[in-house]
Amino acid sequence: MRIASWNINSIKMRLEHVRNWLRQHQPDVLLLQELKGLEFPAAEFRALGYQSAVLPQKAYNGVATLARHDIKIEYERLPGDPLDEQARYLETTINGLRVIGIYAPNGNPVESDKFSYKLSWLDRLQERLKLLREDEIPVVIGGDFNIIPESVDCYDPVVWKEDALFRLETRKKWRSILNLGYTDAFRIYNKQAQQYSFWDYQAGAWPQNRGIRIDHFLLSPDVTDRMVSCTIDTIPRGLEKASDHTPVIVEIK
DNA sequence: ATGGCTTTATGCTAAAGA
Repeated sequence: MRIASWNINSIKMRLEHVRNWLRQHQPDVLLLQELKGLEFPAAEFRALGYQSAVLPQKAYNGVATLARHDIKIEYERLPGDPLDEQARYLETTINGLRVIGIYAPNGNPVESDKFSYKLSWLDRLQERLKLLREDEIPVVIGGDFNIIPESVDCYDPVVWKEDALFRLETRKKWRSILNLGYTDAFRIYNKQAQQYSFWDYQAGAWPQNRGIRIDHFLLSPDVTDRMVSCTIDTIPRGLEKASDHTPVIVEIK
């Protein structure tokens, strides 16, 4: 089973990119983040053999799950705050696997309430993932975590030191989630530096490979044992009118 | 990056992203 995740920074602007990528890679599941609008081209994906579960929001955020198999929706919001209406969390069951797509808050600037929202959102995520571990549910959670886990995951740790994506508080939340028993799929085999999933549009970040690794897959222990590979496809970042993120793909047997 | 792109919107400038 091949599961991919891609922050596409507007589905409206990137529909052709996504369609071409689906045709080329034929994943069983594709998690999308930053739809950035209420409209979603479900019919176009249906024509390629994919069903859709969509959690849209006007202008910002928005996540969707595409799958060749039936999708059972479990949660359309991250539990723990009934007042949180941002479209960032979609928990489904697909082919016997709990598949969760997320778009975690950015959190900048750190002096603002956006950073406290990010930290409390990650607290709620940890609570949810803890429950799923206690129930021994096989979990694949993927998406834009907006977390740079380690220094090796960014081009210049000094530049990122005080950023919401790399602040110690943020990385502590990441560690706490891993300590529940989840594994960073990409780092099981690949320990290389300069392995990124995002490059800023500005200042020639892409041609200079000044990127950060913030799009991740976490696997519960049983699913970790079933993992075959986890790779980042950097090709789409070099296309015309590219998203600033590129797809991550995990293969599970 | 003290913001050099890109996108969305009770739109023609502001807000958000990371």
